Amino acid sequence: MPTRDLILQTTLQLIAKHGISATSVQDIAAASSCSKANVLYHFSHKEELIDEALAGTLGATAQFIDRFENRGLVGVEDRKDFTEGLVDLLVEHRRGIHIVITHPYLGASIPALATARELMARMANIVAGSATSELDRIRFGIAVAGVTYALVSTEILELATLGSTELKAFLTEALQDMVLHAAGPQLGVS
Amino acid sequence: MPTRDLILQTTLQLIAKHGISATSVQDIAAASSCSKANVLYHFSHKEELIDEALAGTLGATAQFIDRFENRGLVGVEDRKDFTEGLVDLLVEHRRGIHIVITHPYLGASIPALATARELMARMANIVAGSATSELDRIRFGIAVAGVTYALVSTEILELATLGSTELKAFLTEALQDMVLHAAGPQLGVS
DNA sequence: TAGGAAACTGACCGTTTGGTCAGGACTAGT
DNA sequence: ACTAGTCCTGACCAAACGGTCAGTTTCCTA
Repeated sequence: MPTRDLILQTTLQLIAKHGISATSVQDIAAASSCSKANVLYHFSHKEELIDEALAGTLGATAQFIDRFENRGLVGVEDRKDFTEGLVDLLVEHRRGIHIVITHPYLGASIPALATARELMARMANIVAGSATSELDRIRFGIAVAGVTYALVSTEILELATLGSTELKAFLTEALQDMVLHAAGPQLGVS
Repeated sequence: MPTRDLILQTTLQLIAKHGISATSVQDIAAASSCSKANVLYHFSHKEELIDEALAGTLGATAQFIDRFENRGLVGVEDRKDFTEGLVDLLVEHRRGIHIVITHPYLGASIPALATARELMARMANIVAGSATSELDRIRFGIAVAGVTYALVSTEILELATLGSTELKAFLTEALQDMVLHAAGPQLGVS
């Protein structure tokens, strides 16, 4: 693997574990088996490094949101697609998602985190706009936040006993139950 | 307010916002309108300061867990008590809970976070032990994690439009729906 | 009102931080 | 063999970090 890619991957891993400010450029260099100066040769600043490390996650998230922003979540099918896609996204990009979620306040210095915050707002709008009552909104939000956090914490706390595909299937099912339940009886789920 | 208490409160607030390693003793001192040396007069080390700042949250959490550890969550009443108590706990101690949740890896240097991790494991056991299937466990876990994260993120992201009591009522209702739903039809909820 | 404890501060220390820089290796084209 | 460009490093820098310490202020009590 090219050094540059190795550094990016290492960055994602370390920062997901310890947080941004607890992870020094020196730490990343050591874990990548190269010098600190080399890290700062490939990425001129720490912020830029983090920015690029999160680019994949943000791109995939934006793409996911785009798919539902105009379409909305009006029917059962939409919601099924949404939950399935969301779990896919979370499983695929759990490290990046975790970083974004646990650093809501660094948007000023790290552009990727500012972008992430906008994305989260758009996602919240999709979720909120589809619910019929305040309680439904909250229920829907809890389900989405819950699956996000549950997945992320099993990753971080190494609690996962299930394989990735198994976990994905379980999460999708659980989330769909909740979301469809939250959608209320008019969507035809007991 | 005594300087000592002011420092503790300020610490909780700043660290909940920016994270532990992103918050310097100098930051805390400035926000408390005193000198850095004074902070380190009252609390000999940064770790000790954080430890004491989290003491209240940990105590309340331990008390909550004790109540349900032997008793379990066997019936509808138990689960209602549990969700109600949990929401109370989360609303009361959201800052502390948020700190604990977002710093899973600092247990080695900060005893309070090691304790917190044990508490989380015990809580997970209570939740897991009460479910009848793997899917139920996950559903239950998502609901608990979801309400935790939802509450915490509205605090941190300042998204809360509802008052504290209103929010608490909504969360309790939503969580109970999910948890009772997760408990399966044998507990008598549609 | 004298005195001792508690509260508090500025100056300082060693270490670590993100970042710079001059220069050494390695490769590829001529 | 020369050269140009990429990759990479050790040495270095100013700033910020957690923490120490000698000394001053504040406050309560005898």
